Amino acid sequence: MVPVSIQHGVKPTPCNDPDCSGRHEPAERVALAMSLCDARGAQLTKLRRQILELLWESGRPTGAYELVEALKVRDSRPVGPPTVYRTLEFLMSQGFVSKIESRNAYVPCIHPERSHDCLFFICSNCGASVEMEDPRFERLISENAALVGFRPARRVVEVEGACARCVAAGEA
Amino acid sequence: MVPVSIQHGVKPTPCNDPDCSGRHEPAERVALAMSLCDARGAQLTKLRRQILELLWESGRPTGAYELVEALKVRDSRPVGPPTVYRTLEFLMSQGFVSKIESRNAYVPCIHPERSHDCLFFICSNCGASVEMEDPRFERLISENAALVGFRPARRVVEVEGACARCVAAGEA
DNA sequence: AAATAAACGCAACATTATAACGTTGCATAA
DNA sequence: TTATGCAACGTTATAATGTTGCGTTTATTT
Repeated sequence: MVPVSIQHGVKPTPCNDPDCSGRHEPAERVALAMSLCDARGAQLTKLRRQILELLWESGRPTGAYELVEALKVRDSRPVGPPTVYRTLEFLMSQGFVSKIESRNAYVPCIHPERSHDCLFFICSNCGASVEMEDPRFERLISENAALVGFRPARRVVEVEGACARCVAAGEA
Repeated sequence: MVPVSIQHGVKPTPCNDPDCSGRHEPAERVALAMSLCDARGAQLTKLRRQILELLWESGRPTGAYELVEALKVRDSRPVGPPTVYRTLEFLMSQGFVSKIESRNAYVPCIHPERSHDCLFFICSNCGASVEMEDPRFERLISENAALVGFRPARRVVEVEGACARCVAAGEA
C-alpha cells in the first residue's frame, strides 16, 4: 500500500490514495462528517460544524483560543474555552480532528471514515502541516511494543522540519 | 540492528543493546552527562545536575512544576519556573533529556552520546515510560517525507497504551 | 406533553510556559 | 585593583493552554 497525503496550508489537494477520488474541499469534508454522524447516531450541531469548517479553512494547525477568537468574528457569537475544548473533544472522538501534540493545536482529518492515527509533517517555517497514512508505522510500533510487552492504544507521530514550499522559496 | 529499550518507572534495567553494558543507574548516567559536558565545553552546574538526577530518580515523565516542588523539598532551594525551563532546555540541547509532548513532561535519555530522536511508550495507567531506539523509523519517515518534498528535522514518536506490568497486574 | 438525556454557556480556576528585567560569580584585560 | 564581558541564575509578572462545576437550553424519547 502506498502512503497517502494531503497538505494543509495550501488549498485543497488531491490525495494520492488510488482508492480516493475526493478533492478534499472543506465543504465536501464537512458533508462527509455530517453523513458519518448521521450513520453513527451522533449530532453534528451548528457549533461543531462551524468549528470543523474553521479548521478546514484555517489551513494549518489551529489553537483552541484561535478558534474562540474566530467564532467571535465569524458569528459574533461569544463562545468560551470550555465550549471549544468540548467541541474539539467530540470532533476528535469521531475522528474528524487530530491534535498536534507538539504544537497544542488541532487539524481536521482527511479520512475520518477509516484511520485515526496518522503521521504529520509540520513546517517550522510556515506552520503548515501534511497528514499522511502509512500502515508500516503500525507494524513497526507493534514490533517494538512486543519486545517490552507493551500494548499500544494510541500513537503520536509528528515530524518538524521544512515543507517543500519553504525549501523551494529558500526560507528554510 | 535490534531495537533498544529501557523502562523508566521500574528500577535500573539493563538495555538490550549488545553494545551497551551499562546498568543505567542514575549516578552512572549523571556521571556520563558530566563527562560529555566536559568534552563539549558545556557546564553541568549544580542546578542542572540536580534536575537531571531528579528526572532519573522520578521514574516517570515529570512536569516542570513537579521539579520546582521537588527542588524546594530536596534542597530547601526555591527555584522559579523560568529557571527550571531554562535548565530543561539546556538538558534537552545536550541530549540528556527529552520532552514527552503528549504529556507536557520530561524524561532523562539513556544514551545521550548517540541518538536523540527516540520512540516512547507511555503507560496510560501508571505513567511509566519506555524509551526505545529503532533506526527503521528514521528510514520510514524519510521515505514518506520524500513523497511530499518535506525535509525532516526533529521527530516525535509517542505511543500511549498499557505497559507490561499493568497488563500483568490486570490494571489495564 | 412530560421525562430524560445531550449539548451549551459561564465563572472561576488550574496548569504549563515565557517575557522582561535584575543579580551573581567568574574570567580576562586594562 | 579595577573595569568589562559573559553565562548562569533569580524575581516578578503575565501569557497561553486546559479544566471543573453547575445551571440553562435544546434535542430525543416515551
